[in-house]
Amino acid sequence: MSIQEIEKRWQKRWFEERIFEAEPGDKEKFFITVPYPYLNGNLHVGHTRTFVIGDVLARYHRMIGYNVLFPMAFHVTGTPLVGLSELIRNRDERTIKVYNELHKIPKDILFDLNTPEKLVNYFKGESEIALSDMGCSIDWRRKFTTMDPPYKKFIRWQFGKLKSKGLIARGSHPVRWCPNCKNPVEDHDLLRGEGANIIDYTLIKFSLDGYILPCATLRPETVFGVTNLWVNPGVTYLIAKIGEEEWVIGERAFEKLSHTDKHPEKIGEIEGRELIGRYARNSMNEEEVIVLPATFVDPNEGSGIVMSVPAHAPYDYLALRDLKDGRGDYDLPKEISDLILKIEPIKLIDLPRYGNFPALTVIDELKVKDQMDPKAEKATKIVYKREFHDGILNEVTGRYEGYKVSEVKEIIAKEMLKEGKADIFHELSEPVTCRCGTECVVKLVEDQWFLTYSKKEWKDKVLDCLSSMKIIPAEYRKEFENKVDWLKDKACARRRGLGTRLPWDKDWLIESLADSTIYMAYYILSKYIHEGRIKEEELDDQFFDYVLLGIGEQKNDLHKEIRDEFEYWYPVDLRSSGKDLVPNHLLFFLFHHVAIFPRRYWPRAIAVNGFVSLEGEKMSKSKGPLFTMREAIDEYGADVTRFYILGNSEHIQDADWRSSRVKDAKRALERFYVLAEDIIQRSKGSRENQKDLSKQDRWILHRIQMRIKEVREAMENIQTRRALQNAFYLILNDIKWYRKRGENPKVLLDVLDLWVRLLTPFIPHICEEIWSRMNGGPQNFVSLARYPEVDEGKIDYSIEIEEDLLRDTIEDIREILAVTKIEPKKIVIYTVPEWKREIYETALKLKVKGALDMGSLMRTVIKDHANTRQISSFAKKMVRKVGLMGQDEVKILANSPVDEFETMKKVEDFISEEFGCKVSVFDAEFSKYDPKNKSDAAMPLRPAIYVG
RNA sequence: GCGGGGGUUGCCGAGAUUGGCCAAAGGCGCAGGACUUAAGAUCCUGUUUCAUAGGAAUACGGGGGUUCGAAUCCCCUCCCCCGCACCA
Repeated sequence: MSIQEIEKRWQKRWFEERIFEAEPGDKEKFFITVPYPYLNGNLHVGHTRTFVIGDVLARYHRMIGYNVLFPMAFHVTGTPLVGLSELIRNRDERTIKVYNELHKIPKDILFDLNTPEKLVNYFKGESEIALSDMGCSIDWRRKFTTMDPPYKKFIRWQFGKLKSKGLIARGSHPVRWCPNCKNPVEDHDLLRGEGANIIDYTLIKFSLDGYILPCATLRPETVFGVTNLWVNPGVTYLIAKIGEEEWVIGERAFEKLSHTDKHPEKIGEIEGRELIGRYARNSMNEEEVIVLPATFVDPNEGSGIVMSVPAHAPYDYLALRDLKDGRGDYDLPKEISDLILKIEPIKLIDLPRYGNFPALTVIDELKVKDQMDPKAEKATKIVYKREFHDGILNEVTGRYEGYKVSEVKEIIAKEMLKEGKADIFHELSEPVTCRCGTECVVKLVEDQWFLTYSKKEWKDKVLDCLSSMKIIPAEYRKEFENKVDWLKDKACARRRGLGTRLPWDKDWLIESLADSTIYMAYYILSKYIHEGRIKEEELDDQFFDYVLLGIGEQKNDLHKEIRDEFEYWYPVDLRSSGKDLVPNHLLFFLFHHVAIFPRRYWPRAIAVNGFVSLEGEKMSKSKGPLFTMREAIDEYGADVTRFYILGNSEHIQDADWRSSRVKDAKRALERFYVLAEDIIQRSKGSRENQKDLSKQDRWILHRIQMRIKEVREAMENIQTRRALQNAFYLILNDIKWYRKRGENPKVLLDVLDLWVRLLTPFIPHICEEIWSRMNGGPQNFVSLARYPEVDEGKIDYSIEIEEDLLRDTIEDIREILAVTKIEPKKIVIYTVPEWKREIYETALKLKVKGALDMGSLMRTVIKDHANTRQISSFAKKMVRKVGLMGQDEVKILANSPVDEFETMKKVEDFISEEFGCKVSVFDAEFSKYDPKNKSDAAMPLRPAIYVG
């Protein structure tokens, strides 16, 4: 029978026996969820990681005695599915190729997936099958999609709640926008400019003869040092009516502003050169500054007009110097030229070690020639950075004197904004081109609905929640806290896509991340809906209020039952997720929980895991490479896939799917299966009585206890790799050694019994198969068996130390043989003499008490010995040796006395076999044969060795 | 730029919170051996260098420091990965 057939068989039995369908009960509950997948493709091995981690945790908790709820649903809201169905309908070549070749959808089926609904249906089916085939112990009665009508009612209720709590507000916000497509653009919609940010410039208004000359700047604080304005004399500027004001701006700036709430109206034109020589008023200090020509002014950037701060801006300094030097063909009247010569930079920022005018200092350092020199750009960056971090405003800035630039910059901008002296101008940090080829702009979306995540009270509540939560791995706690701090208000409504309409404004659809924040609660309701016990019509706000919040009166017994079930399962005990969801979904998950639910229903823990790459390459749903869950199962089997992914990496590290390694994993599991079968067969034929435990028997039982301890500890920390290392490889190695030393088939069967249960959460199918063979048929499921617990009675460190003594001695002999290249004819082993043993043990006991030193050791030891010299020399060594040991080790050694001679005497034959020669063991004190006086070298746990 | 995570012996990857059980777990690869007609699988052994007695030297991105002792602590430095939003 193939692996896949075995797996199928057990999946079928699990399903038929409904063993993963969770109902409230007396047992303590454990509610674990992982994010539902977004259905715009087939599940791949990347998803597998998150799901399988979830499943392993679900199975583990089930086996340690919890009543576990592990549900699953599907996310479909938003624009991607709509877009995808359109592309398929239009037979878009690339899309067809991607979905046929990467997602492995047969073309005849694919061509038919031409509506979002059909896509949802298809992927929903495929995903459920894939997850079941992966052995996930999901309660499928609770599945749903986010476009199911009852779910939409739940979402509407949630948003009603948020609104009534004042957490939703209306406002406007800037987005990257394609004027041609008339849509916000996302990174994957772009030809270039993926990394572009929206930068908020301060637009400072200078007034000139009734016009406003706005200057865009990132350095509003330098407004106090303005000596003049720059315009490009060769450019035609527009005059735009904005509100009551008339602005002079570049053509491109006009267009940019037209996408904002400024709604500019063109009322005229003016040539740049007409502005030259005229005076504009700086409203911050009421100074009049002259307008001058400069060629570096780019009419496409900012407003097309630049304020000049030569002391702190290299371009300005250079342009001014160029003018003074008479460079540039501007034809300026003499009186203006004379004025220019009189313009002196105004220093407003003190910057140590950068002289009077930092701009000049850096210009000289970099040897920038003039305003057209490319190095001017670099100089600008240097000055900006240095002044931002270390600059302090001086008396020129009036009441801002003494503040650091970094701390006062925002404040100045805000104040100017408030006083109407400035505006905000959004600009992209780099050029952005849409896929359609159009240059993108920043659009201010108006009348948008926002979730007001920036509210301090809301954030505080989240931080409060976070502080009582378990975050795994612990390093991520800081990341979460930072992200809470960083989160701003978030637009929560969209025009396009699948989704739920805002209850109070039907023009808007609820954004698809916002509809996926507290859906874990819905799993409890969805069972009743799925079973047809409750109808969609019943799902009104009163219903949700009652079952989810306990508000109002119960309408009937069923509602009470649902409420009880909710109270039983909630809160979520663990949400396990990929690390990509930390700054969005997981954050919103917390925000919405604290907003909607009382404290006792706040989530208890979040675990974060890394991704899966493919042969070292990042996977991509849309570009490849991609390896689907289906393919993994068909090619390697579910257990192999699980085993590989869980064992490949820990926590937030990324796992790498390498087919050669996966094949190794497959071999390892086959080995396990064969070994288990062998153990079962042998135990049947064995007449050995299991009561007489040999040393080796006790050793393997002891070792298993150690492994159980490790595995349980690892699982508590969600360290699947560590758990598997112990539960699989290390136990395997122990068993190998045990068999080599002489096995008791009955004991081995007991070990197997523990071993199989230990591995069940990870590789459930193969374990069920072995389990059923051990128990003479499938009467019970190992999936429901008790997870092994540490049996303190079987822990015996002495045995372990004895076995290590043997192993270490063998190793030493090997080393000697390797160095001397002797073909051994005989090996003699001299175990430590009593008197050394005594000193050693005394040293251990003293160390436990924390009183180990030469004096105390000698005092304790010396009284009944004659040869003080020999004793003190050895005692000195022991003080050193034991002194360096850790407290844990010392305690174990002190409490686990070992009779070395007895121990070694018993393994004479074993060692003899190992080296193919005669082996004798003597007590060093009473050795009858010692040709090279080796016995003197015998030390505690390190016998002397003679090889001849 | 800001924030987070990393750089370990051929590769993957433990170890780092609590400095010494660390030449550094485990796996893979490679080499030798056993088994076998052979191959594969399996099992055993080895896998930095030097060493005719279980030892020593050199090693954990680079440099410096603390310490009797550092992969682990501190400082400086180089390099890599991820996120920075209205998108799932």
